Amino acid sequence: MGRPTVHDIAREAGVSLATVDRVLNARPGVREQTVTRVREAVERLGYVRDTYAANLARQKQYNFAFVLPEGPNQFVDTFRIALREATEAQVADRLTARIVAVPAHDPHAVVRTLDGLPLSRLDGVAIMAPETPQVRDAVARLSAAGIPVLALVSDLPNSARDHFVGINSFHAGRTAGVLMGRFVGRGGGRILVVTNSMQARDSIERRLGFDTVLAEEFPDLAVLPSIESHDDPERMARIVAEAFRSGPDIAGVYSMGPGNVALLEALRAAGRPPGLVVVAHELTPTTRQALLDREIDAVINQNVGHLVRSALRVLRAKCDGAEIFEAQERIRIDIVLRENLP
Amino acid sequence: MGRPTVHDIAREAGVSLATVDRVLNARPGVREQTVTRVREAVERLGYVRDTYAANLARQKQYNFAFVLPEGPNQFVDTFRIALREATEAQVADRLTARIVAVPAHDPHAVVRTLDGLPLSRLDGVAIMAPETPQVRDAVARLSAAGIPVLALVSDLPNSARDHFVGINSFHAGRTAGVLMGRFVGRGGGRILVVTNSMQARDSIERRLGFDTVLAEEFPDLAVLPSIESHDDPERMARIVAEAFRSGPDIAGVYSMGPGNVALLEALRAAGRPPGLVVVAHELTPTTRQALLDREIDAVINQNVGHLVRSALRVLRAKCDGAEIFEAQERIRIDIVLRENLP
DNA sequence: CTTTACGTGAGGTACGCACCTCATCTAGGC
DNA sequence: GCCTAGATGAGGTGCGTACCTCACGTAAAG
Repeated sequence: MGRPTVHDIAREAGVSLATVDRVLNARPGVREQTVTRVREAVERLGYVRDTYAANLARQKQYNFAFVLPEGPNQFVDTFRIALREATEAQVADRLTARIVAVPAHDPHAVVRTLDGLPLSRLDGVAIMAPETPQVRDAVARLSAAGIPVLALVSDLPNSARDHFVGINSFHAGRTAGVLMGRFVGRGGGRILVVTNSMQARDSIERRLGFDTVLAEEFPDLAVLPSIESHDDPERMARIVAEAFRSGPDIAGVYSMGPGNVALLEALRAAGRPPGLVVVAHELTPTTRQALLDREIDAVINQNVGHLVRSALRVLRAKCDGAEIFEAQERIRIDIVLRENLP
Repeated sequence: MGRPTVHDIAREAGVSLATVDRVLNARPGVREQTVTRVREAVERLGYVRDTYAANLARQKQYNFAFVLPEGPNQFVDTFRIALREATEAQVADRLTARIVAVPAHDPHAVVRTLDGLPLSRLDGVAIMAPETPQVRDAVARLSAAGIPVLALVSDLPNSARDHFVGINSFHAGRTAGVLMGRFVGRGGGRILVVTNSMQARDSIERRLGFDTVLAEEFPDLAVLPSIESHDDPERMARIVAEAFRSGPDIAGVYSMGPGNVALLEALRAAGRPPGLVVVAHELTPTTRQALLDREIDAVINQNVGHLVRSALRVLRAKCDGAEIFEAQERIRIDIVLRENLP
């Protein structure tokens, strides 16, 4: 005899199919005592709802929207590709995901986009954008409309988001710090920290984690103030060149944000000292090649495949009011070296 | 209008439902030309088989067996737990996985177990055991019976296994080597290598990768011959103590196999020199605690959750004759430090 | 010309569940 | 004891697919 079905539950509990259905789908009109009887029957027989049959009958379609930053960003690009792949693989599971590109640095544009989403044909939204008061309000409106909202990669801790999918930036910074410290080794020196912009919450938290570890465990390394490239390769080149001119004791470079193409160019131009340790974030075609060429020593990564699958699973669970297995949804902080490149 | 169904395909292609069904399920009795017409209609309408409906109608049950080593082994224990969790979560998807414990070091016992599997009620087997000629033959018999066979964690390269789920041991060894080299830093010294048994293919390959990297990039480190504990804590204690007595310049310990509890005990007993670098494999309760206590500096890990899910996905795909997305199934070599403990 | 094999159509059933309607039963308030 | 609301039963339909049977062609082989 195979798995128990609703019929078996009905027989076991001594009630009709309709009542079992009311209990299983939390519909009203059943006495507390009867509910208990059915629940016990479910327990006893080990009934598990057949998702195939349920989804078929329910005619459920999951329509999600992913709001992603537009513009040149290799990390976002790889994420977008992973998302497309994942959704193509899941058409069969009645899932669609629209990608909405938005100039993420323009809060008003983000808000316009969020407010312009077709609420009636939408079951969930994932947002990758910095948190601003305007964005916070727009998220609140979505949430009030009963649409699950997910913060992606960069958390929106003060917004009405239902969940955050991404890594803890502070710990990512700590991980970068410990690699930097141990790779540089004894001897000390100064550490250059570059990023796109220190406006981004991620950069601030990474920096904090990085500094904490170095202060605790590698006191003979001096971390320089963060320098911001603002997406400008020339600015990056100038800054890096200046830093190397200022003294011979630069032992490492920590790149907290995007813009590794520009950084690598700048390092080449400035004449990279031997033994310099470079730690960066996010595995992209550029950082991958740089690992192979030994221009970058370690990359702190969050696996885009995991991000995508976790985001889809969580959105789905939120739609179904189902539980979320936190353990499975925790995105790990990957350390990628030349030797364990995937 | 929603997704196209088989009915839409039939209308579009100008054939009956039965013919569409024959084409979609690769049943005989359809002219080449008609097949093409149907295929084109599928293309044109973008038809995708609804897995919910299909699985419901097919009444498919996936019954898998996992043959795992018995005996005290924290890695296998965590794997077992992960497998139970995963299968519990997938009862709804008509999947069951039996765990069969077997004394893995006894080839005859493994063979008896494999030959004793109930072929008629079995859709796939995953095996975690060393390859021997006897095992190879038993795998061949399973495969001949039309049952997909998976090698788990430790590959069976010369057997008729359909797939391998696990990490590349050579690269895992290289990764351990590069961490050891960089963490020890300038100054050199000797590296102690311990394992349970050098009979296991994994140990041999890890050692090979480890040695390669050290020879290439850290020539001032001398790697000692592998010492085998054979599951005996006292032997481990004796060996470690001897090694430390033999000279003061032991800079690191590389633990290639299980038995980290014994190793840590032995290190404590032998009086661990400050600055000693310890690299081990597999994240277990023991190694996790040791990372927190700074008794281990780095752990090379293969995520058991991934192993389990990948194994189930691959077995399923093999059953359905479906394609396997290699990219998703590649298990990564995780580097776990104190700072990025999951 | 008949036989045979094959291609195709028509139609049905089953899968397990969600969701709906309508009838019936029960208890409690008046 | 009657009325009403709420609890429950009985039964049906549809979801999209798999798989089955039977009948009816048509064309090639004999």
